[in-house]
Amino acid sequence: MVSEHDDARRRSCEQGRAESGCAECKVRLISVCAALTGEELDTLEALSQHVALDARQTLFGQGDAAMALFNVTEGVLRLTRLLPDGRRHVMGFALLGDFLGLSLPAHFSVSAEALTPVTVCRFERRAFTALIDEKPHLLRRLHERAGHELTLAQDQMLLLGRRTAEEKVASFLLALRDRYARIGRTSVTLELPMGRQDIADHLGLTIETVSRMLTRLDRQRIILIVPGGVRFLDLGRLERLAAA
Amino acid sequence: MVSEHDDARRRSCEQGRAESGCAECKVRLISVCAALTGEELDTLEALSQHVALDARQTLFGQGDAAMALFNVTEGVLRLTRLLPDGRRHVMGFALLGDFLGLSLPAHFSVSAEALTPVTVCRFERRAFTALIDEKPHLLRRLHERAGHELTLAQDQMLLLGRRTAEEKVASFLLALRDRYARIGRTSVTLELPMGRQDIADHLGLTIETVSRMLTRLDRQRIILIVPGGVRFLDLGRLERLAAA
DNA sequence: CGATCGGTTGAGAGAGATCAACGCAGGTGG
DNA sequence: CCACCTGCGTTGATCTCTCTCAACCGATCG
Repeated sequence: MVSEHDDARRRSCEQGRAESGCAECKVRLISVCAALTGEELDTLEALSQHVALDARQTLFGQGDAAMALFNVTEGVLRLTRLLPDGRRHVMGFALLGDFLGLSLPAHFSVSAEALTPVTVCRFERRAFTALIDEKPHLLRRLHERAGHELTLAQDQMLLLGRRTAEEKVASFLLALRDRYARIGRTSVTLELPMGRQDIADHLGLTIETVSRMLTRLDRQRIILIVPGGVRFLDLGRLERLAAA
Repeated sequence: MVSEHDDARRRSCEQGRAESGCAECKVRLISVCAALTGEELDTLEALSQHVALDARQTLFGQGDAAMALFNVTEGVLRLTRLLPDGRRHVMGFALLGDFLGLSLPAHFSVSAEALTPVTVCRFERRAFTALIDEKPHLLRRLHERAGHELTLAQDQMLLLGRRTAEEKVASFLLALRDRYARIGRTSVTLELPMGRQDIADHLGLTIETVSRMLTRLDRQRIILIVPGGVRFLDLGRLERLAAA
């Protein structure tokens, strides 16, 4: 299982020093790196590598030793967790600017698989933690982010525990829209790079229920299902359904 | 609503400098303070206050400005979140040694209510963050803790999304047992200071279902329901049911 | 062209919710 | 001291939302 992941990683990773530096990085201002000054960025840059993955490739697997940390600079990843008996839960999706390994864990608690072609900025763990020890600034930023993740996790718990299927799907669409907006991608059309099964496993539903709820929203002219995503027709009504 | 909380707080808090210092504090080694050396502890002690609450009193409310952070030194608190429409979710329970405000938030994302008589060690936010700026050590420790919280939150999401009522209740009992063990309170009898409704709101179930699952476990001689808690009769079978 | 994959739709079943009644302990006031 | 009330938990009957099982559709691909 893990060796399979290793394979995928080896095949996938066309590694190399970031050809265009951190200063011009498009996630510079929205990611943890924003905590750093010009010269600190140089230090960070020196220990970073760009890694590219094709869709369906695994960046790391649940339980793997966290030898490196990653900053997503392009594409979408799926973060999954497995139960011993095979049941799967999708903990979330990593977009542009998201940092994987925020809590500096010894081992990853989730698997990260590319849903689209992905590029990440890779930091060797040892070097990165060494940098952190020098720059409390950076740790502070990491901590802030972790706090935000914790809040999101709480939102998700509330959603999983106390909401109906319709509310779940509506909330999911709106939350994803929000996240895209936060990284400067506002649009009436929401791309859904993940499959229905992924959405289902994220919301604690079955694929059929997700499909039914989406078509119900479509029939009510609240959204329009389009190839690869949905278009928002009536955000007001959608928000009311989400009961956020 | 909030002013009500304020009232409760004012009535409840018999505040005062910790009469026995941090060095003798019983949560010293299991809490975030363990990151600090002797003299650093003195600094921390200087800015700490002991606060006592009766059962049913509110320490802080969801949305309140986080003017202070707390370390639980005795008792159990319930951490709840409300939906606009009144539905409630219990995010968790804070036991001895737990730190409230780990992520140094501007506002609390949950309400904290005492389920038993509680004492907490209170830190003024400004003073505490100032200390953090001086001692990266402490921030590191806080961050580790936050990472652990994040992992627990993920476990809980998996539980809420993908487990049956029976698995949820079994997992809950075992998880609480684990937490008590971690703070040095191992016993075949598990105290449940929270009500059935609290358990239900924590697991995304109704009070009736929780009650039914507990009596089912009781009838199967896996646990024994006793006043104020349960006694474990067959941990092996309980673990199998939890399907951890 | 058949095969495969992802998604949709329908019929039926089941886990858990809802509605309702009841029991019991603790508190309160006559 | 007893009657009453209230809060909490349990139990039963019924309902319903979502799951399960199954068929089907369209796109893509060898």
